[in-house]
Amino acid sequence: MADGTKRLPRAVREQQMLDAAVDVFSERGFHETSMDAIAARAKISKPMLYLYYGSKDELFAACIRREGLRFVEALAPAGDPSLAPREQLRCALEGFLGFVSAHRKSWMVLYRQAMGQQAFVGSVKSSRDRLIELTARLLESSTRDPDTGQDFELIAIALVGAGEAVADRVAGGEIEVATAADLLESLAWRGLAGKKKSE
Amino acid sequence: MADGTKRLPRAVREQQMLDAAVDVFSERGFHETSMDAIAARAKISKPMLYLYYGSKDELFAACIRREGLRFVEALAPAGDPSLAPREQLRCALEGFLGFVSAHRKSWMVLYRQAMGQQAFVGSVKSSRDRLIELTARLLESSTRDPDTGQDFELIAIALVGAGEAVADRVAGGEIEVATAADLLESLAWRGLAGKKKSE
DNA sequence: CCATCTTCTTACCTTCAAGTAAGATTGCGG
DNA sequence: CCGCAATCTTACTTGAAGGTAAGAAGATGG
Repeated sequence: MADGTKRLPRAVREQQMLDAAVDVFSERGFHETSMDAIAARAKISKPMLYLYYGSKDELFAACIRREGLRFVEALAPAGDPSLAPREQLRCALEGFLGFVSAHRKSWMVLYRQAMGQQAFVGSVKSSRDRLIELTARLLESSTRDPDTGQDFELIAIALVGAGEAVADRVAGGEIEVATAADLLESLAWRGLAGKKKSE
Repeated sequence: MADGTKRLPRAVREQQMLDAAVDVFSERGFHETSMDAIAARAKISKPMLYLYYGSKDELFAACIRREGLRFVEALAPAGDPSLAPREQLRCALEGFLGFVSAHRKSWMVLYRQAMGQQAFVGSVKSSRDRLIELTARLLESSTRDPDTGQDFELIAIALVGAGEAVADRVAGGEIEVATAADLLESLAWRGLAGKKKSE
């Protein structure tokens, strides 16, 4: 090791490796990132990466797992069933955007990089589908009038898409979390106000 | 040439090559696509690709240029200045979604694949920024009350994000063009109805 | 102090795809 | 018919990056 750093127990090194991997993946993308580059960033030698993670794909998958876990942890508060739907949404929005703001790299790797990888795009999409489903239910449960055949699924798709776009700007530091949350919140409630069909 | 096809003038071959390239890029992504694969698809040999386009990056760029041109052509009708803002939006939405529906591959390559490529993400983003700017102006010009300090830029970001998400579903054949256009249209006008600040 | 387990490295192999050198084939103007 | 320019191919070089073999060196327990 060129560095002065001493030998470290496996668990610790593994986290360092993931830190480095997330770093480089988020900066340069999956394909443009070589294992050598990650090893260099983590200040270790390449065979260590293979010893602990087996392959580049598995290393990337491990990144996704760790960051994904942190992500859902940030959303946990919104699951509180004692909250009204409207508060749940607000809570989820703040958790989501807060996380993205605090962990730009995680967001980049989890969503933007993973979406570009044939092998991972499926799992990202299915996570997103779950999110859309949840959103649709939330919208449905908070509109009481037995109204004009709303297609909540469709609205949820648009809303989640809007959320992702706004999240990118939040991650880029162009928009504040609170501002973004306000916008998405009002857009969600606004989108519910009865849509005319095939006008 | 394994095929019975004869020698063809350069201009024609170039289009065949682009067709093949867009095909394969849209199916497998930029990095997973080899020049050999494109050559095979176009039923020519690899050196022809290099002779006419120089490099893989330039070939991809040529795809982006051609498809991008077709894309803006599809949007041209919306530019008619005799149309009211509301009609302009409707027209743009139908042009956009209609194009995506009719040219799934173009959409995939232009947006989703290009976004994953370090070298092209910049130009995609700047195109999108222009679109956002146009949308913001459109929204601004169609709300007459000198109202509560709307941030049209912000709303436009969310709306365009929603549009992209919906476009993906349209490209996937999950949603009809008309349905999608209705949704986005109503969402746009709905989003304008005065937003409270920082509640 | 010796055995041994874990951590860690240098130096290598292998594959795959980008890119190229050199020349064959075809058809057209004169 | 002949030269020549455009079209097109086979066969190659090269480099980068994923992955591995073999073993050095430091800790720990007996």
